[in-house]
Amino acid sequence: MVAKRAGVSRQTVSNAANAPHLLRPETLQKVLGTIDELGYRPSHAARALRTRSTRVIGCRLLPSNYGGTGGVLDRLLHALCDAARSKGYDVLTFSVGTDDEEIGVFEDLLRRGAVDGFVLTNTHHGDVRPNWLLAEGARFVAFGRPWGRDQAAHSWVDVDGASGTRQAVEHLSALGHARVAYLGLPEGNGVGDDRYRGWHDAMAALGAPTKGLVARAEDGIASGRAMADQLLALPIQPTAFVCQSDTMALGAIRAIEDRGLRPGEDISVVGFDDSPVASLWRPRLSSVRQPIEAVAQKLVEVLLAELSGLQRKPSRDLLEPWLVARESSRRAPGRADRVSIPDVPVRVATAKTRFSN
Amino acid sequence: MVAKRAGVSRQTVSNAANAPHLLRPETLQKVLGTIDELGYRPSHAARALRTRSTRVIGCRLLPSNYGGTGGVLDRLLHALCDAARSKGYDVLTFSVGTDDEEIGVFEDLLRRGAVDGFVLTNTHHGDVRPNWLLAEGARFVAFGRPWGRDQAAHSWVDVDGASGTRQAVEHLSALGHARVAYLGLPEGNGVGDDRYRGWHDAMAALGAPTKGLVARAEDGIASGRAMADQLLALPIQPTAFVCQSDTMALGAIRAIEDRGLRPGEDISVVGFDDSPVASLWRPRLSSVRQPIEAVAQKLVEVLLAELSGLQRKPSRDLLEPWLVARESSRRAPGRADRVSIPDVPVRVATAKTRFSN
DNA sequence: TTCGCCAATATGAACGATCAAGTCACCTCT
DNA sequence: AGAGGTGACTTGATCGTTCATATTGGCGAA
Repeated sequence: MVAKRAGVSRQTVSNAANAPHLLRPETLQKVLGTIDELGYRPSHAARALRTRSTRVIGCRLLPSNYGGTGGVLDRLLHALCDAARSKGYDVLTFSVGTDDEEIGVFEDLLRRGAVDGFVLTNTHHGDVRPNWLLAEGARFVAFGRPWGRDQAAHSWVDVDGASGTRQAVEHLSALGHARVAYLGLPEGNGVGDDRYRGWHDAMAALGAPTKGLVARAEDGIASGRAMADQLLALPIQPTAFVCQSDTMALGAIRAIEDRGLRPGEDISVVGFDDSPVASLWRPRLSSVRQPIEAVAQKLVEVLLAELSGLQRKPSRDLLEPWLVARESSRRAPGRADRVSIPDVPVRVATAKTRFSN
Repeated sequence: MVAKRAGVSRQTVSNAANAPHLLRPETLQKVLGTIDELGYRPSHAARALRTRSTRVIGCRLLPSNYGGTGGVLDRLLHALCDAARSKGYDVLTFSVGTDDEEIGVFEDLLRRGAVDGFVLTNTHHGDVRPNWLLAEGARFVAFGRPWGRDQAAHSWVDVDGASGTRQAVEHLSALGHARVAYLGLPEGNGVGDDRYRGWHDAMAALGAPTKGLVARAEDGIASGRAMADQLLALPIQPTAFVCQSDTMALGAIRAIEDRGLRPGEDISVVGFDDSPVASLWRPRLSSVRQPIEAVAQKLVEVLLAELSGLQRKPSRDLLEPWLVARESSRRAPGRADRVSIPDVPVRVATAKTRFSN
């Protein structure tokens, strides 16, 4: 340890970095001086060996366009790296095909002591990963609620999807739309059910009909197109679509065009996740945007709390998404005079709602 | 070290893992048996401390839609993680805004001994990072040639962009297109000039005119649209566009539509990078796809060779991209009878060309 | 028999940090 | 004056490996 050239002991140098209050101000100055004079940084390996903590967080890398999430997880990874580094942590990534393989990597990384904890993404019904991690006593936070299980079993951070679709309905309603249809995933998917619920409750709250205005099927442009086409074939067409993904929304736009109608002008469409295509498509797609940067910060914050051991109970955080309004959602044609609901301003700031703790 | 319960010494266990040939087959069996009976994995930290090698590779995370690369770097990161893990390495990511910040992170990670080497992405003219790394004696490989400097200064792996645009021209020519225009970045960008050269040389080789068929400006849909519009205003319109990015290609499609023409049918368009939108757009966009998985494998291979110290000279590898033909590029209208060039089959396999070493 | 050599395994030291306990001077209280 | 406490450091041990070097036993050749 070269920094001992400051004329003090190893431990004093160590303290200068980790517990400055133990040093006399003048010694502290002297030590800190020689530290950055020599460009010294404590060895990651040695510190990890001694303290049994690596200051590294593991995170699975999911395919970019995974499940129609449209780059949400990419943004998350970026934000996660930033948030982690600002707290002195690094992020180690790995790419696996299945949850079981992911558990294999968890085991490897934990046994070798290569990471302190994990950020879990893409939680879903029947997810085996939380069970495994809990059984191993590993530290982790999930991005996504523990769908279909005890919400208090472990810490998680999630975005309120129901609020997102609710905002979309309110936005459309304010634009004079009464028949707002919903395109989503089939029942049984946590995220899908959540978003569906938001649409349904918002419609009910407005006293608007919901019956016959729902189509649910797998994600994808083709799927969205087929679902929208089916609803557009109804005697009384919907005047707007709220979709659970941007891909479905793009499909809806196609279906609208197929019938010679103008998306945005004749029939409005709102997507979800604000993927890169949303602002590239014509008409530019209105979409619900998740506060990913805030999610990442929260994830790191919660994980560090878990790692510190001070955290007793698992924490739960639900963050608010917001609507980005573009040309695909506009005033309902011929309805300008029949608006009965006062305009609801579209929220543009990142509002947070905090649960528990 | 619990595995000593096999009744042998630490070192023997160590050898079982690192130098099995030193052990008598029966001892090896016994040791390996207890190793996985106890689920033992060598401590990352201790090994790193002793051997001064962490088996971790650092890699900067670039924004998903960085510079119109349309997800290429995301694919690279995935492939990199896979390739690294298959060799017993892990990937540590960080997200920074500028090259200088990146150097800051390099310094931090190297000084702390948190990584063995780096993969450099997005190399460009006047890039200061290679200089810094070389001066520090750090190990690294670049994805991208050292534009505008000595190509032998350090190891790199790149994709032959000129070959990509050449393939695009040959493809269009085979479809009967004679006036194939080019939309690209302004002169001075390495990648841009490379792709331009491919178009230019291929056109020249076919004896086709190039003059007045070029527009070069910044990347983006709007930019591509404006450039294409300008060329479409010529007395004799081009019948096809080869673009240096998918975003520019989408712009070209817009410009074609603006004039009431049908992209793909009246005028063909080929993009570059095969970004996710390419197959989502209507018409689906033909695009040149980079062999990113092969690039990642090569990067890891080369970096490990550098790390092993056996590598004497920097290595240079140029890989071949291939064209993915879709509906945006079709037979030139009214030219079916005037095809003078024999059909060139579109390559669909990942061919590699190897330079040096 | 004796020596040397090799193969197989064991032992001590080191990597660079932190923890826990120790030293030492100085100060306060009785 | 002595006991006790406290602030500001220092010292020895330790984390779990691998390196370098030792030890051991067996075997072949002189």
